[in-house]
Amino acid sequence: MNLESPRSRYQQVADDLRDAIKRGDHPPGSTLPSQPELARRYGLNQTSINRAIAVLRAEGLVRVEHGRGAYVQEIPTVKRVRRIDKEHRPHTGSSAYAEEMRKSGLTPRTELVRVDTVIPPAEIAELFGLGETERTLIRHRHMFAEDVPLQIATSYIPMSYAGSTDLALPDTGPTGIYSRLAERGHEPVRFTEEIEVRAPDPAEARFLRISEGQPVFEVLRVAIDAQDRPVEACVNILAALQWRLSYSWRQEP
Amino acid sequence: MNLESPRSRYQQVADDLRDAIKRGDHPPGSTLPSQPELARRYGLNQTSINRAIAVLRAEGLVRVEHGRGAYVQEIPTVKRVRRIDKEHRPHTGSSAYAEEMRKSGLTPRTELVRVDTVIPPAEIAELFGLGETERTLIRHRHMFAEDVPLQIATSYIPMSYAGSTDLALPDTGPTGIYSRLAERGHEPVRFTEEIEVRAPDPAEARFLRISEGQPVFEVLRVAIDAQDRPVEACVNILAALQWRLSYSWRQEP
DNA sequence: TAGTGGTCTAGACCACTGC
DNA sequence: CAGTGGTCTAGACCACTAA
Repeated sequence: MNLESPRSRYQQVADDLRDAIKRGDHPPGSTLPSQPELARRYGLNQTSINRAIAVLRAEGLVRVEHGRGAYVQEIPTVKRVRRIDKEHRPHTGSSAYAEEMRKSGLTPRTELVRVDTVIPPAEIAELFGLGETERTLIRHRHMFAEDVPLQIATSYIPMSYAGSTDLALPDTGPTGIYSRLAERGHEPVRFTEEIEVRAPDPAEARFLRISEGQPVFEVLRVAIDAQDRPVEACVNILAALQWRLSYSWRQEP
Repeated sequence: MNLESPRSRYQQVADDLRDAIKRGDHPPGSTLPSQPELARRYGLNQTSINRAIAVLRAEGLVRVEHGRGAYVQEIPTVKRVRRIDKEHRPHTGSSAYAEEMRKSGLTPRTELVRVDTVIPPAEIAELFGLGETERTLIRHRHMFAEDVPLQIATSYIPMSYAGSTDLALPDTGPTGIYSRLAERGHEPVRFTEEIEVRAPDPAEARFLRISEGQPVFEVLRVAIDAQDRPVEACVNILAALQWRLSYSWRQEP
C-alpha cells in the first residue's frame, strides 16, 4: 500500500482486488475475504475496505450478499442479437428472447406478471399520439434463464389496435402478438430500438439482483405498420453490465 | 429526515436532492449547496452528505469539480443513430458522426490523435484472424461538440488491406476510409455493432470528464466485405449516461 | 486566505446469515 | 451465537479553487 500515491487508498485496494480477480486468485462464485480480514491485511479501516468493495460492485465485478459475503460474479455476459439482414427471425411460435437464450445454452422462462389496460406513461402516450385519457393494453413480463432473473419487459398497444386484452392471452411473446396485430390489419413492417443507460429504480434493482449503483439498459422497441403508425412499444430493462447488445445489417449499395 | 426508515440516511438525502433537481429547484448548471451547508440542514455528518452526492454522481445527475462545487448536469443527451433501412447514409464526404452532431445543432470537431501501425489488442487480432506478430493500422481520434469531449474512436485495419498508413491521411472519417478500402477491392457491405457497458479506465474518465464510477458505452463496429472478411474494426467509447443509441430497420416479410 | 470537496480513522451500532 | 456486510459519527487532514 503506497501511502504517498496520488491514488487514494481505497482505490488502490479496489485496483488490487480487481487484478487478483482477473488473475483468477478469486475465481467466479467464490467470496472475497471478509472486510475485517481485508482491513487487517491492508492495514486499513473497515470503512475504507467497504468503500473499495463498493467500487467493484459498481463495476459489476462482485455481488454482495448481506451477512454472507462478497461473491465474485460468474460473468454471465449474455448476448442479445438483433439480426437485421436477410436471414431474418424464423416464424416459430417462440419469442426472439427464447431463441436467444437457447442459443446460449440456457433454459428460458417467462412469467406473465400482468395483463391489463392502463393510461400509459407520457413518453409512450406521445409516441402513439394518444390523449391524456386514452388507454393502452399493457403486458408486463419477467424473464429468467435457469431461474436467474434477466429481464423485465413491458409492452404497450393502443386499445384501438388491440381491441381487447384477449389479444395478449395466452402469453405468446412478441411473435404471437405481431401475428394477431397482422390479422387486424396492423402488421409491423418497421422497427426502431432506442438504447439508454440509467440507474435502476429500487424495484428493478431488487428483481435483477443488482445494487442500486449498477446501471441498467432501457431498450425501447417500437413496431411500426405499413401506414407508418406505431402499433406496439416494448420497454426492456436489463442489467447493463451483464449484457452485450448486438446489431447486424447489410449496407445497401 | 426519517431516522426510523429502512432506507439509509444518505439514500434519503440522495432521493431528496434528486427530487429537488427534477423539480427544478437546482437548475442545470447551478451548484448544489456546499457539503457542510447540507450537513447542517439535514443534521448529518459531512461524510454522509458526501456519500449521498456520490450516489447522484453515479447516476450522472451532478458533476463535481473539486474545490468549486457540485454542478447539476445540463443533460446533453445526444442521440446517435444507425439508420439501417433503405434511406441509407448519404455519400457526402463527412462522417456519420459529423452528420449526427449537425442534426443535433452542435458543431462537431475531430482531433486525429494518432495514426500508426501496431500489434492490436487480442480481441481485435482474433477478429481478423491475425497472428501474434501481425500488425494493423490504427487511427485514434478524439471527438468534440462545441469543445465538449464526447467520444473516443479507435479504428483498426489489417496492414494487408490498408497497404500503408497513407490510407488514413488526411483524416476523413469512416466514409473516406471505406471508399479507399473499396478502391483496394475490400468494400464493406455488411456491418455489425456490439454494445457493451463497463467502467471507464482512468484516461477515458479524464477525457470524457466523468468520474470513474460512471459507466461508458463501448461500441465495436466491424465492417465486413463481400467475401465475408472483416476489413475494419472501430471501437467507440462514449459516456453511457449522456447518449441514446438508436437503431432502425425494416422487417423483411 | 477561506471555502470547497475528498479521504481516512477509531469506534460504534445495526441487520442479516447460518450454526 | 459469531461472523458477515452496512451505516453513521466526530474529528481530522489533505488538495484544489478563487479572491
